[in-house]
Amino acid sequence: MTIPRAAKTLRRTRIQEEKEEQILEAALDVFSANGFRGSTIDQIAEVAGMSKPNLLYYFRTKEAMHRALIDRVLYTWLEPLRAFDAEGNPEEEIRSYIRRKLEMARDFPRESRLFANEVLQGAPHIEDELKGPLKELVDEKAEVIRAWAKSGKIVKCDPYHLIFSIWSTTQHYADFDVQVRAVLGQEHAGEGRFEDAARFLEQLFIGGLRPNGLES
Amino acid sequence: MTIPRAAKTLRRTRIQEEKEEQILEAALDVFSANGFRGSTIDQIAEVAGMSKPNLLYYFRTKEAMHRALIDRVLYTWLEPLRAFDAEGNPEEEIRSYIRRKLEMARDFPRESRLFANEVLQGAPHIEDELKGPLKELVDEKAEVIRAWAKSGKIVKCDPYHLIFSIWSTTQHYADFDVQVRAVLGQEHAGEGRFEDAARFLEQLFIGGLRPNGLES
DNA sequence: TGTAATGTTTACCAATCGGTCAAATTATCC
DNA sequence: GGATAATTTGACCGATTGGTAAACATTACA
Repeated sequence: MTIPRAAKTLRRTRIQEEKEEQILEAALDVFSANGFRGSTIDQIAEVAGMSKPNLLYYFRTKEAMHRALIDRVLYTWLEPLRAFDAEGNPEEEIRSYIRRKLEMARDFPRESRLFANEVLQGAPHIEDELKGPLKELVDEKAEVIRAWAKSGKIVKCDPYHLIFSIWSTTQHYADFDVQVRAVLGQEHAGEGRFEDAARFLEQLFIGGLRPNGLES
Repeated sequence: MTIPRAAKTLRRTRIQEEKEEQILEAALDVFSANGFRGSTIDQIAEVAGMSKPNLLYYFRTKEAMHRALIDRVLYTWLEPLRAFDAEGNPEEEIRSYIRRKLEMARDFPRESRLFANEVLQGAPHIEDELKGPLKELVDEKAEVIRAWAKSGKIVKCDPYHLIFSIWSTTQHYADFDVQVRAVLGQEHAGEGRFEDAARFLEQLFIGGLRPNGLES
């Protein structure tokens, strides 16, 4: 008797691994560029170089593909925040967090846009991840920042909004890439904008959070 | 002979004004929540409370509706940046620009998401606006900021990335609203997050841009 | 090498998509 | 009030959507 879906088998064959990899790679391309509703299985099939029913042999529905993609990407995406170290030097931790997030915006813009599309449209498929794992991780790191502020290592500030501001400024270069390029024009055509951004953001955050500023 | 499309008549009737208003209001709802490709004329028709052919009587295509909506909203959306005054006090100008942008994120989140969706998906419908009017406006204001930095009124920094960082941090509260809510949790359920954000961002930018900092 | 499980494809389905058409209804103005 | 223009709608169209059924091809393994 034929088992109808590969996903149901316990042991995964070599072909399964390869094809699922291929499909998710194509799905990342399409979903990140068009959002969930704006993407079609046919598009993904074409990018993946296989027939539509063949995709649906590995993932029963469009939703299942999207879900698998989110699951695969989310952990990696939160890695920089997870690396945030309570024991480290605050200034250096923030600086390297910004740098890491900017590198991810440069090297993995599709992943950034995948989440941006999802959140922008109300996060219908990742609500649980936001309220669960994400919130817990942010709560934990916010506590670290709060302790730094309390002990005077950085200026007193709302740790949540600090994290939001680092997220937004760095991911901006992935999510709003076409706008950034359009405004900067072709004179800044190269990848130098990421280095410029890194310089500016480090200056902004390090300067803005320095405890011994001129005003509280 | 019946003129096939209302848009072609020169004088606009009262009904035309009202209905086009109704339609664009509904279109803003739907496009901002689902993006262009993810939105359907039927959805917009339902929100607008009229039949689909009736929508298409006022706007010949889905694209035409989207275009009209963008045209109507774009000017207003850029108003805060336009108000940026070269003659004013730098610190106060930046502070009030942040405040205005945050107010817009709070009061007009749909407009923010409309553009975010569009830019995120490669700006297929507003490329010209980005490279034209937007770039020119930003170029002009960047020159103002550069002058401030040169005369020592604020720290030396890349004016374009400064503008990007204000855009991203403020619009974040509209575009990524569900994420912000999820992370802050229900204990911060009210609208207080906008005031908290304003406090944090003013502190960050004013502190980060102050010229007489401890290091260059 | 045979055979059972796995993988792939062609043909197809009902639902929905953007959009049209002609007929019906309503508003405007003399 | 009647003619004429403006507005509204139900029925419909071809294309595309997500997804299925079943025949066919390939692989793994005894």
